[in-house]
Amino acid sequence: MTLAIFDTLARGKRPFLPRLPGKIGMYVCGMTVYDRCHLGHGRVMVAFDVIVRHLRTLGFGVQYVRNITDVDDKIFARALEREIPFTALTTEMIAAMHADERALNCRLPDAEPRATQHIPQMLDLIARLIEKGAAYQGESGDVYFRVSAFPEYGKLNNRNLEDMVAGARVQVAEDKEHPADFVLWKSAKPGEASWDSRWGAGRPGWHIECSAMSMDLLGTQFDIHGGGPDLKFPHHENEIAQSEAATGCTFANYWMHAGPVRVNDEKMSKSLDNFVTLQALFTRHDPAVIRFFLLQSHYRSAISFSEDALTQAEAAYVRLVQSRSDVPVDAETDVEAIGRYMDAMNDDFNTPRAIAVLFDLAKRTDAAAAATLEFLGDALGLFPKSKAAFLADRQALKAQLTGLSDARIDTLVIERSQARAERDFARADAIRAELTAAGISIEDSPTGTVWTRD
RNA sequence: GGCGCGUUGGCAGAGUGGUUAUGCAGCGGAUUGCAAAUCCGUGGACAUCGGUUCGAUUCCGGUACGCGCCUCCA
Repeated sequence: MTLAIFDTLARGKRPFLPRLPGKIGMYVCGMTVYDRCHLGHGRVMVAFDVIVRHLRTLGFGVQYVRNITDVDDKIFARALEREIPFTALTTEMIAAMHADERALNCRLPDAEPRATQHIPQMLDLIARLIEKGAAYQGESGDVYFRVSAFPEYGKLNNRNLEDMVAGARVQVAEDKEHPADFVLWKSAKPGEASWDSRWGAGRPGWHIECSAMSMDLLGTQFDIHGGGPDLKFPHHENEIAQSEAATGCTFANYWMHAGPVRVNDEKMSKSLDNFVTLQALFTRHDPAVIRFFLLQSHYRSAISFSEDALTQAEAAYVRLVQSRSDVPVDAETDVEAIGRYMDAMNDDFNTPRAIAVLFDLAKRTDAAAAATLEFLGDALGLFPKSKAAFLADRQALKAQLTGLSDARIDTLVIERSQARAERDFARADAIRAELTAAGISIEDSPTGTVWTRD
């Protein structure tokens, strides 16, 4: 079976054909770095990480580019609020983002172009658009893209300009020719960072950076363009418009969008202020659990976030890890299982089906299954640590969340062992109940009693 | 108002025109002083109403409910 990818523009799955044999150029819209990443950002990171991993497993050479938006109103506002230079803020947030990403076991992109470092490319692109009559400077000094110059405007979102105007939620700037025209270059405001240009000092609009940087790094046409669900409109629609208006050729061949993370049936988002940062999540759950939780759903479907859902995912993940071998396995992998895994992943990166294969392997006890489980778990990036390391880390994490100290638990466990030796089972069970109430499980084995935090 | 999406067993979540997804939880058994873990076994589902079909959860249409985008947001 060959790879099929759901293309937002085609509104369906299409067989994947790279522009050049064996090579893939892929661009994903990244973060605006003014705050910590939340679970929604994590989902996009993990989704595209798995996608890139699988493309590489298939043998493609992938050039994975993800931008960093480091000029933006929200960045300026936050920097002002914290009374630090905006570059200090962005430096801090980029470091935090990378830390979150490494924790989630995502490989960093091959390139992370920053808006502030590609101003000349953006200005070039704007100049080309003006030459072609697809952009103009308004009275305010802002330069706008002329939506009417691109007849296909709306094709990604299946919309037309008339409907959008009827929607009447488009903010109207006085000097726009059409309400849907969008800013390419904003004239400078006093006190804010700006760059010189032939249209006056200013800074780039949001959309232009992605067109300029993707074309700069991947060429005027490339294979895959991805991003979060809320980028479909207007961001990606505008990218298509300005890119294709400038070059006259198709911009990206496949458009991929991750689904939203929901909280109480609403999208997790900054504006609704219902987000959970990855950082906060990591204090309660191993990042591998978060990754597993995310991958349990298909990348395009909505995920409902709740502590309960996470707890359930954790139980499943722990069981999967528990079934791993303690020692490296040296055995042939199972061709049939790998075949099923590949079929699942080739069908638009169906990770839930792929994970089902892992559980089928976890059930088996033969060496081939063990070897295959390791192989496929790694392919999905689900096993960043050894079994022992994961279980130990998990205990350490839980230790911070329970009230009883290790020493106190040890004392109780020893007391219970003595009671058992004296066949005082009532006393033994009372201690067990006390520990259970505190979230501690104890297991009696031939070699002694061990306790773990649930 | 415009453009889309979803509705699967207690929960999470795939998939299929007629045959077990998978996981968590539950139940029964083995095991255990009792447990835990493990192993074995097991019940349970396709929102609703019509249509197409020999047969539909799976295709088509209507209805209900939920969600997303149309404004910054991954």
